[in-house]
Amino acid sequence: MTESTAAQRRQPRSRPETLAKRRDILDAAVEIFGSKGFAGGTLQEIADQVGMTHAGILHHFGSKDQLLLEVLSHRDETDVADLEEQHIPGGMALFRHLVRTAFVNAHRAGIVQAYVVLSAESVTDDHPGRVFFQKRYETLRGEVARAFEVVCAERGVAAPDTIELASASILAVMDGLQVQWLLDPAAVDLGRASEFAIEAIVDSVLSPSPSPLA
Amino acid sequence: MTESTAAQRRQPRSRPETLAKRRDILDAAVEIFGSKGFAGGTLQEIADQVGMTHAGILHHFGSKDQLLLEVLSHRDETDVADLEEQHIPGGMALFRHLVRTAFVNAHRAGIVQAYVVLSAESVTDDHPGRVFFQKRYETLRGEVARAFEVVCAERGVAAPDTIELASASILAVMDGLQVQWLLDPAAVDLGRASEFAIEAIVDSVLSPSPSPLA
DNA sequence: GTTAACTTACTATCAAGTAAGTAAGTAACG
DNA sequence: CGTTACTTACTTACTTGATAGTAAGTTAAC
Repeated sequence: MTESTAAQRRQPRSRPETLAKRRDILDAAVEIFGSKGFAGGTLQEIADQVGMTHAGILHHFGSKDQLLLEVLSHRDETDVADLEEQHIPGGMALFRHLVRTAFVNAHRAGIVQAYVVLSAESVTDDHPGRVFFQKRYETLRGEVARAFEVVCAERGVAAPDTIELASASILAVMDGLQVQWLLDPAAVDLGRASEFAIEAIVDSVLSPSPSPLA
Repeated sequence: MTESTAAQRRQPRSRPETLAKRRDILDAAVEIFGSKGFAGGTLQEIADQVGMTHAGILHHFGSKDQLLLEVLSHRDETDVADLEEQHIPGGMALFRHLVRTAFVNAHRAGIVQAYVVLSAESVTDDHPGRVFFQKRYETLRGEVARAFEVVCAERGVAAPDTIELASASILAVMDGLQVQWLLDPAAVDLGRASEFAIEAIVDSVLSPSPSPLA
């Protein structure tokens, strides 16, 4: 009946404000999930912050899980720390970029907290963010490893097999320092500590010393 | 009336089995909070695991928050990683101990996960475990810093001002590697990566090199 | 016989998700 | 150009289900 006509009917574009509204919701969700965790934060709280009901949010995102996933991928636009989509500095510039990021992050406690909380929470059973963080770390480790290879090639050093260990370690130390810094900002200098550790690890790859623990 | 007599009445000691039961509950709580988080885990699940109702658990611990706090302090008996109460190896032995711990932890995913999840969750607003983890990191950083000082003294090196940064970094890298390892055990060698990073950081304190990033 | 160690049963609360309705926008068509 | 046809962007109201905590009762140890 109307079927055939309906099929070829125009697709009435979503309103332009809708995109802005979605961004607002995502921003609010980062804040709430960051400050309360995913399990602890509620749609109601997010809705309150954007002046809506929680049903309105479900209208946009379908479910709380889906909202989280979109929050995580949305971050690229917000989080300076991310390398994946940006033009990636190669070689030694990447390590400098990571250090700079740590210094910048020291002024962005909200976003840092969101990532700390959500990444750790993602290791729990059936967490909707788990796959996201698995891929994220895999990608980031790959980027760092490639930077190491480039640097080794530049210096004519044979790329040692410590590169994988070092790549994971650099990301790890940045994350771990964030936890300590969030718990007690006065006790840990996020920027300087990250700088120190990254330098130590890079140095250890480029000019391995005999183990001091032996 | 009976008040005065009751006051001096024997305090009918808790049954010997009670202690064992409490331990069972704490063990189950570690597992549940570890696998679901504190906000995500429920008293019901914990109760199921020890063959009780959730009210029985509240009888022993009073509240969910209190249970968490007891879980966290109970850990000393279970978690090999902890240094606070054990006789602490000093100087270089401490770093060796940390490395050994990392290798051991690679076979204790359950407990590792509990600490990763709970420590990160503790940075959220009004989390009952926050103070615990603040103190814990403060103590651990102190232990590591003291080990650095001892080692520096042994070698006749002036203790550099990088010790604080290094102490936080060593704990950070261990924690951060745990997250990556839990997300993808095949991709990260928890023991070897921890060893590598700790050696790099210790080495960097003992014999500082000019910054490779400069 | 008192108290610890529970259970059962209940309460209060709060969560995500659904259903149905409404107002306003947008396109198609005559 | 304006009516019609339909969609988006919500709201209100509800359902369903779970959760921490409480109160009162029961059993058995000491």
